[in-house]
Amino acid sequence: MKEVNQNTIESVDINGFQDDLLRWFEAEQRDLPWRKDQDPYKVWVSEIMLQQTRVDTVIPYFHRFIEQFPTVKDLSEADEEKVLKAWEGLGYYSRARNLQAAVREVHEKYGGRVPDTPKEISSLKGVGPYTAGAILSIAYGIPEPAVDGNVMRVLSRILSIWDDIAKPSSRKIFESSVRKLISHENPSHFNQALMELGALICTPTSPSCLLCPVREHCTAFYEGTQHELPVKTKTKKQRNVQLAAAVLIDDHERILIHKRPEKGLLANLWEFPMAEINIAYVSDKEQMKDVFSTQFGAEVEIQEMTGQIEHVFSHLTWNINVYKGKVIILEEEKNDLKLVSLEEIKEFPFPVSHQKIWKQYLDSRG
DNA sequence: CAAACGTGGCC
DNA sequence: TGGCCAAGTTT
Repeated sequence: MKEVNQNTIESVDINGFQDDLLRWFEAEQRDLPWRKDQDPYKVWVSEIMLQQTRVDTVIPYFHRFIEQFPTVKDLSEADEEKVLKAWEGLGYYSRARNLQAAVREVHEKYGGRVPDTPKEISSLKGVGPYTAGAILSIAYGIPEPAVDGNVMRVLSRILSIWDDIAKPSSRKIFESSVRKLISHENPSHFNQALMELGALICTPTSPSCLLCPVREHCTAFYEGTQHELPVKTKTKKQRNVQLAAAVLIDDHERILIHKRPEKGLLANLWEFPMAEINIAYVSDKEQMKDVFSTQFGAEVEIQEMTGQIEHVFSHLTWNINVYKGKVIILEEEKNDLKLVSLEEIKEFPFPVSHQKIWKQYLDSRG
């Protein structure tokens, strides 16, 4: 029998909990590239990259990004295209554009110094409540909560909090808990320790309670409910979209590419000309010729379908019929429509779905 | 608030 | 294989 919304924070030995957690973190923390110093800019970049993204995925991107854009000034002055290229494959590309917009604001409005107040830092694009707390605590040692999925999972177990962590309203319950528990001597290590514990010990499906440094403070371990927490409602299933894309080459071996709109899915990334199609019309080369001609103002010839690609996003699935063909006449190149050489194409940021298309095209040429 | 917003790894 | 998950934010 589960208690509902049983918050047992009053019974926690706060000092003992902090000591055990911090001692564990300081002995066991992973050696991660963004932990080499406390440069607020680097902490910021790492926190944005880590949003909804695994540590192992982020590490190589972080190294390359900091090498290419070492300071606020460097990122401020960079072309957006270069920033998106550095982000290529990481996903959630608005993170990159928001980061650069925010860094430009810091450069111009704060002389390049990342602000250290909740109000100022929270006003920056892409900096929500988690990231604000993470930067303030890790870079500046300010005792603000940094509540992410790890922290909600860990604290839901420690404190037996049965609120649904999928609901936005639940976050403030956990923030309130962190405000009571956080170490004022070392807010940086406290917040990082909670996340590190969630990543290494207090994992979603099979928590290693017998290795846990704070199990004696954990009400879920005491009651044996660690596998029932946290409560998280399931997501609904995504929809399917049928598309046709074409790799179109002119008589100078140049490839036609299109820049996606500045808002929405994969904003400002480049792609091979692509159109949504009615499932009933698939595989008709003449239909595809009309689709590409009207949509992109070019006279094209569709030669053959080279294959099909399925690409799964978090909220939808693309089913793409991939064609190859020729550009006969292009009305004009525009900012969002270019003919590029085999060498030039490497400089443009493409989403993974269209990297797959390119690979398939190269394979089809042998 | 619910939905949009990417990708890759895991079981 | 398909659903779930990973250091969330914006609209």
